[in-house]
Parts: sequence; C-alpha cells; structure tokens
Amino acid sequence: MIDIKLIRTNPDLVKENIKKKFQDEKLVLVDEVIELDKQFRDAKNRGDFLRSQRNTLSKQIGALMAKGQKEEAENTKKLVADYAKELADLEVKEEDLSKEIKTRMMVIPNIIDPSVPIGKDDSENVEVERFGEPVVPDFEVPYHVDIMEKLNGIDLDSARRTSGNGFYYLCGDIARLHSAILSYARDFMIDRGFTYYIPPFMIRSSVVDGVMSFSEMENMMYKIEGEDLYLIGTSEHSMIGKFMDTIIPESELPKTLTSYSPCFRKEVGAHGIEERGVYRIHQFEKQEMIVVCHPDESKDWFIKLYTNTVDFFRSLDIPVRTLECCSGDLADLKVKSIDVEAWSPRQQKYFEVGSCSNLGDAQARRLGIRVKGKDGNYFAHTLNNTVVAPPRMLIAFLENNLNADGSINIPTPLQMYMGGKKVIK
RNA sequence: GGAGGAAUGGCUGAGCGGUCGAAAGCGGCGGUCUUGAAAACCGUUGAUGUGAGAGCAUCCUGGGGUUCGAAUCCCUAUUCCUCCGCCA
Repeated sequence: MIDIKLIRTNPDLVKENIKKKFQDEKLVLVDEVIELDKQFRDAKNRGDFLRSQRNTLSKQIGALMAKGQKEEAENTKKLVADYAKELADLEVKEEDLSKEIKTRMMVIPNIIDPSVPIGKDDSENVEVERFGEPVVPDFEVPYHVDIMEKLNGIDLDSARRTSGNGFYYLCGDIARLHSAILSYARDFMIDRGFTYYIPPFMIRSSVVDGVMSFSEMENMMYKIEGEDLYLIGTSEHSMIGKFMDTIIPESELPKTLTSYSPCFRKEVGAHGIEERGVYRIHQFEKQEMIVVCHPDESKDWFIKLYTNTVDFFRSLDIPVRTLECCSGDLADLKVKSIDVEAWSPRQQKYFEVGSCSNLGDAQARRLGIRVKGKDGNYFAHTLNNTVVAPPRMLIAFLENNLNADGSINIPTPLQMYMGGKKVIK
C-alpha cells in the first residue's frame, strides 16, 4: 500500500510504475483515486464544519441549562437537529468514499526499486549469481521420493489414507534429518544475532485481512470450523501481525527475528498439489527471518537476508543461485525480491527453496507499524526471507548428498544434530 | 466452561453525562544552578486527518446504540485479574 500523498503529488510516477509491472488495467485506478480523494476531502471538510457547529451549540445548551434558561436551550436543540440530518448523510458518504479509496489503494502496486529488471512474468526473472559448482554425478539420481523410500524415510500411502493427498509421514533417519535441518537453521540464525521465536500457529481473521489480500486468503488459508481462527500459511503471518497497530521506539530498531512454524496451505492457485513427492504440499515446516528496520537500512538488510540463506545452503554442500524477480512477477506489495534456488542434480536445473522480499513501507503502512523517531513518527520498513523450508529442502539435500550406493552423506554442521551420524544408509 | 471485576496518553493512575484531549506522579525534552554530573527548581511534552496558517475534526481497547452533548450510560466483541470447575 503506497502513500496516497504520492498519488496526489506525483500520479505519473505511480502510473509509470504500474506500466513497468504490465498491469495497465490498473492505470484507471490512479485517476479514480484522485477523484474519489477529492470528493472525500470535500465531504470531510463539510462534515468537520457541521461537527464543529454541533459541538459549539451543544456547549451552549449546557451553559443555558446551567443558568436555568430552559426555553433558550430547547430552541438551540432544534438548531442542532437541523444539522443532524445533513451530517448523518454526510457521514455515510465519508465512510463509503474512504472504503472505495482503500479498495483501490490496496491493489495499486508498491513502487518497485529502480534496480528491478523489467519483465512480464517469471520467464523473465534474472539470474544474479551462482554459488558452488552444480555437479551432475555419473550415476543416475532417483526421484526424491524413491531416495526416501529406499531409506524407509517416507510413507505417502498412509498419509493419503489419514489426511489425503499433499500430506506425508516422514520416518526414521529422514524424519530425524528433517528436524536436524530445522534445529541447525535455528542455531545458524541465532548465531547471526537473530532472536528466536515460536509464534502462534493460528491467527484471527483481523490479522489475516491485514497480512494478505482476499484472493490470497481464499487460495491459501485453512479456517478453523466454528472459530475466528485460521492456520498460518507461514510464520510471517503471525510474526508481522505481532506488530500491527504498534509504535516501536526507534532505539529498538532493527528488529531481527527468526521464527519456526509449521505452514499450512490449501495451494488452490495455479500449480496445485504435487501428486507424488514433497515439493508442493499442504503442510510443511519453515525457519523464517523477519526484519523491521529504519527506511534507510532496508536495502542493506535485503542483501544480508538472502546472503544468510545462501550461506546456510552452502554450509550443507548444496549449490545455489540467486534469481531476481522481474517487475511483472513481483507481488504488488514488494519493492524488490530475490529467490534462492537450489541445484537439482536429477533435473539438472535450479528450483526455488526460498524467497527474500523487501516490502519497503507498504506492509507497515497497511498494518500500521510505526516508529517513534526523534522528529516524529514514520512507517518502518519490513523484510522477510526463508532460512529453510523442509521437506521441500530435503529434495535438494538428498540429491546433492547422494552416493552411488543410495546412501546420504551428512555434512559436518548437521552431524551433531544427527547423533554424530556421518552417513544415512 | 461457570461467577464476578477491570481496560484511560511512553508508564502509573484520577475522572463516572456539558467547564475533559483528559488531574497528578514518573519518564522524555529544554533551561537555571554547577568546573562537569547528580539533586533541587522553572518551563515544555499524545496521535491522526485536513488546512498556507490561525484553526477545525477525530481518537480514553474494537464495534454498535442512547443523548442536543459520551472517557463517563446501554449492548456486543476482545483481552487481563479473582474465584469455581475441567485438563495435558
């Protein structure tokens, strides 16, 4: 959500930005907002005047009553009644207009960073940098489910009976590996100065409304029957929700948080659930990082955040690359976004394992996350990024650490979380 | 789950239909004093919207209502406290 003042003062910039994102159908919204905003301010002005009159006259009534001048008081009451009707209508109008404005403001995209490459969709995303040598072994790399099954590490059949497609039982060393990765990720981030959080796994509708659009909610969120609660789709939902309508003292910035949570997603959108495997599923677990910072610092934090993920994967011998989201693929709230992709020796391509986003002040404006500064309050900048999200991450892990005999190497940093094991077989 | 009580500015807390955007204290900021600091004393100190500005409007947990007028009365949601019950 951008500042409406920007639309008032520089509508061309806002329109130019919409064009860069190939959302020309939204251009009309800018002019509509300008017109509605004008009407709203006129209505508010008149309303303020009427309210002012009412306040003054009401005070006079009080004074007259005190003096015992009943008749004059009654006459003044009638005067106020004359304003009441107009004011009632006007207040409805003010509310309607401000709703209309907000509806439009919610879908006008955030101003993208000048560095964002221009492109229509994800096919035009740009590789930024590769880390590690993408190795293709001289033996055949099986499908990840087959690797897991050979190690007695997954039971999809039972999961389909108990819960349906898109769920899994992990077992034995694979389940332990899953936990080990999360524990290692937690400590990895704590070592880098982040504060560890375990947030609520369910949130109220008021928070859901704040953190996502209606269509996102429909496509992602599971609702709890008979309660005003939803299962979170990512810990970002509860972690950012935590700051809704708060004023943070400037001295407390930056807030650098790392949170663990299970994530629940309907995945109703374009791709749907994977038939076989754990790439796209209804339930997974994730270690996340969240930063709330001063506007001048968000660009630096953005780099630091995705570097954390790159370093994490590299410490587990997994080759990765960074892929920058082009303008057309960038979600409306984001200023800039980079995906971290891991190398798949089986597919011989990179696939997404994490996503790092700088939301500028748009998320903070929408949620009312303000900072109390020396010279007044301002909206914070917010960022989020994935540290690691297994079991999807296990795909990359297993494929890259696989030996010809089907055993899996455990990289050194993970061994202490695996009871000292160096190999799973 | 049942029965009561409560929610006020950065914090503590008064106010319980008009003179309340809100006493007082703490904290913050500025100053006097001091070589400097502390103490003491004096002054100042909420947010948002709108307007060139003076100002005006809105905000006393959220939502709704009564009234000419609501922090104050009523309804409702949420949260907290006390007691009872239940339960890892």
